[in-house]
Amino acid sequence: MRAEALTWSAENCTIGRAMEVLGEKWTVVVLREVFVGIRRFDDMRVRTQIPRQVLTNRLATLVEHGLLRREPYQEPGARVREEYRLTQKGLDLYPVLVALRDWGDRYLADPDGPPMITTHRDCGEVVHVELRCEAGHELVVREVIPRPGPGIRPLTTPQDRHDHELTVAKQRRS
Amino acid sequence: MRAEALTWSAENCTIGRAMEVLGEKWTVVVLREVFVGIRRFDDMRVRTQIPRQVLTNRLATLVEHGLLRREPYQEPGARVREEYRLTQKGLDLYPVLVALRDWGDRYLADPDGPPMITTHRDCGEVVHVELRCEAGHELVVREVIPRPGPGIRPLTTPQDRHDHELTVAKQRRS
DNA sequence: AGTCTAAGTCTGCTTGACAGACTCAGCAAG
DNA sequence: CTTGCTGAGTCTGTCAAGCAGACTTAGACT
Repeated sequence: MRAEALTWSAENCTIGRAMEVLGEKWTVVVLREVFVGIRRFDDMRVRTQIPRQVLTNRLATLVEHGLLRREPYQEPGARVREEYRLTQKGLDLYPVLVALRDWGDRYLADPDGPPMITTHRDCGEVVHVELRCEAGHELVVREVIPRPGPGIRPLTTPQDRHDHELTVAKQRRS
Repeated sequence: MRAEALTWSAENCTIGRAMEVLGEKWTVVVLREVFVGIRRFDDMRVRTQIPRQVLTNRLATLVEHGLLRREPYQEPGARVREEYRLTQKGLDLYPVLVALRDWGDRYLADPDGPPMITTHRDCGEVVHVELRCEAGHELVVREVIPRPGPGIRPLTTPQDRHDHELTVAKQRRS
């Protein structure tokens, strides 16, 4: 495994790319808020204590990346304002949030338990994420093996190219 | 939904807590590396281009939070060094990584596809995460309803308490 | 004309990311 | 037995990001 993994590049890994979108502080917390139905700036700000400036930035980049969209709304007797709603791309992140919550509930919850649970609308049972293969087998980490996908690339980083030059120069000298 | 969500506190939400552990830049990328079998400082550094200082910090806090542990190893003809391995707590994050990869593969992959896929050891089929309730029904976001859990708390933030004081003072004046 | 409110900007301070140079421990070749 | 090599760091200085607190703005209402 070690030798193999060292031969391909991590630069086009989709986890890395996903984290470029989601990896800034507070981004996932903002999404959680929208998923529980909080759509307005001040509601989020009061509940999460995120600094205004940061919340402004996060909402803007989430809109920019197409996870949220701004939608006008009007409370009676107030002017038109914008609220934030999930796009399909945003909605499709739900399994990530549930996976995070499953893990958090197991390792980080208070003794009295988690503040929220999610249930199936139709049967009322608690909802989790599961690892499953396309043949329908449920499985655990140990049963998963990583394989190169169609987009695999050889490992060449700037560092590599630099090292390579050094090696070549050294061989030329000797 | 809106009115309801505004009455309880997000302060003990386990997603928020999980993001305190995972939400710093590069943390999840480091975990991905360990999951694909990269266990050593310089291997990670070369593959990911994370600055040394930052990588040192991330590894240290991951060890501190109990997701990784340091394990001594010795290459023949070299001194003893430490490598980083997943603990159970770390391994249990796998569904989060797979959920991120599923989403990233759908929305962020290059045209030639993702560089890695995961397959089931026993049947060879591709592995994904699924939302499922404990009765075994597979489901989508729209079929999930959030409910208060045992650890639910009323919404009282510093801001609230401040606002409350103001309101009380105002009523007293009038 | 003055007040209220949601959703911001603006300012200044502190923390974190980052690049590039330096360190350190032990093995090994000369 | 000094010199060099290697993996895994530490040190230093710069620049971006997070943050708190005050200010701004557009429209509705009194």
